[in-house]
Amino acid sequence: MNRELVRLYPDARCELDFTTPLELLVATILSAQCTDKRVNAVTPELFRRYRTAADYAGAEREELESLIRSTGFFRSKANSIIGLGQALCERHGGEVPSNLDDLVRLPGVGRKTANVVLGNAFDVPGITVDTHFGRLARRFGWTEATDPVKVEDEVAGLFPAKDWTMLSHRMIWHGRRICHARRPACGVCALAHWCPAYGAGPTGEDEARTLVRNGPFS
DNA sequence: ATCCCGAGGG
DNA sequence: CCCTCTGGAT
Repeated sequence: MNRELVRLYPDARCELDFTTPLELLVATILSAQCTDKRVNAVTPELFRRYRTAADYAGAEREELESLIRSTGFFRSKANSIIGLGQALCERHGGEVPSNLDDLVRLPGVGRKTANVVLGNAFDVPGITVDTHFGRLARRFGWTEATDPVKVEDEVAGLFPAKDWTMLSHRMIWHGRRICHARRPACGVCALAHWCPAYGAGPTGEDEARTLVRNGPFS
């Protein structure tokens, strides 16, 4: 199955623009409920003004908010980013830590964000279970769990660690483009012939029930 | 109107 | 577990 996804999306990758772990961390925080394209529209100016963790720690709130405003949730994101800068300076000498435990303790950094940074800035294999990954993993029959950590653990047992990061990208691409939450485009899905959720009865999951109710096409 | 690659807080 | 934070695309 991974083979099918590789064939489908050979060049899947992180679509956020960044050059350093700190930039990726900030971009990923900004990407919540926001397209990567919009994040990439604000980060050039943002990264020009704020280059180090100390820069974020000492940021003037109003200015930071205005720079990131169009990514949505700008007040809470600005809060997170300032707190992030402070925490990085206080606990990690201004550097971005490269392990999950330290990353997750940072303000505004949940497990999903932490895994994105590990996989894309540090080449540490990580399964990024966001809303897409979880939904597709359940439709594919890889897990029945809804808890992202359980999904992560169960899927980790199915694939070698070297594949985790790219698998995450491909799952997320497919989820965004084809295997939507509400009306999955099964009619144009190259995986439909293989997919347990295609044309199958209820699987006990909301999205699958919606699929069955609406029919696999359109 | 409704949805979207989350995280924190009550 | 549910709520909130927010803007932009469709």
